[in-house]
Amino acid sequence: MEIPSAVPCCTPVQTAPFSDDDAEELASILKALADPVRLRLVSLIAAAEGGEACACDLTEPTGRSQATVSHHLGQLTKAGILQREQRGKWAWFRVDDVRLGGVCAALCTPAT
Amino acid sequence: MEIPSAVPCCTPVQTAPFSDDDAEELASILKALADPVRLRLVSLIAAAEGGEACACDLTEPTGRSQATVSHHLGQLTKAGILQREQRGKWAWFRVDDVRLGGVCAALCTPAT
DNA sequence: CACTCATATCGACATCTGTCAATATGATAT
DNA sequence: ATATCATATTGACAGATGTCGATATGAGTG
Repeated sequence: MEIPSAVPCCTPVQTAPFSDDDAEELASILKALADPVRLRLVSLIAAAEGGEACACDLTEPTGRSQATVSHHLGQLTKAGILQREQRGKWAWFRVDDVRLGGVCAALCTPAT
Repeated sequence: MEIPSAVPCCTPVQTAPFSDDDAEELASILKALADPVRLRLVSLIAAAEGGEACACDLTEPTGRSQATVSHHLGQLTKAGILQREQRGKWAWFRVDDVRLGGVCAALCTPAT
């Protein structure tokens, strides 16, 4: 018996061809990641102290409008990459490492 | 001195916020992956015997036209995820594991 | 309650993307 | 060269996506 170091979000790519459902599911997560602004958001949050950041601190460094940043944060949250927590009137986000790890586990050949 | 198990294609997400260039670069690779048909193509090739597949065998299982499959294979090749080799009149593809591993290394927190 | 502030939603727009039929390219065989 | 076959490119089109200004929502505060 072994402890899995990362749980793939679906059957890994090298195991067998993706089912239509797996392909659709993985693609939707990757689509959420596949945007430069969203990648910057994820990295800003991941690199922030405590691993979390307030939406109010994410508008300026991305150079986009508040509406656009909110939209992107929503996309990432909906895809399960970010977790959102309301604190007073502020929205705090952190990266879901398990979810992100699942994507990698599904995509990459495990180092044997 | 240690042997890196996977070389990130850019500064990893947890290290520091992505630069604009890194974010753009990573996003372009992820964009190539973020489509269900392309994911199926990658997995079909990865799971094929010898780890390679002929374009002629990839049209039917995806249920798309020859033109569409060719377009997708082109996208993946341009992104560096697939390597293309011409053999006679057939085009053979294999997955570039290093490239794919680089994406994962850039995205995922290494299991410490 | 009325006001303020942070965030989300809406409406509109330009651009990008997946798709296919038709056609072009390029390699082999006759 | 001519025909055939595998693959790539072109042109067109519908639908998705990133963006912003304006507005709505919802939580705190006076």
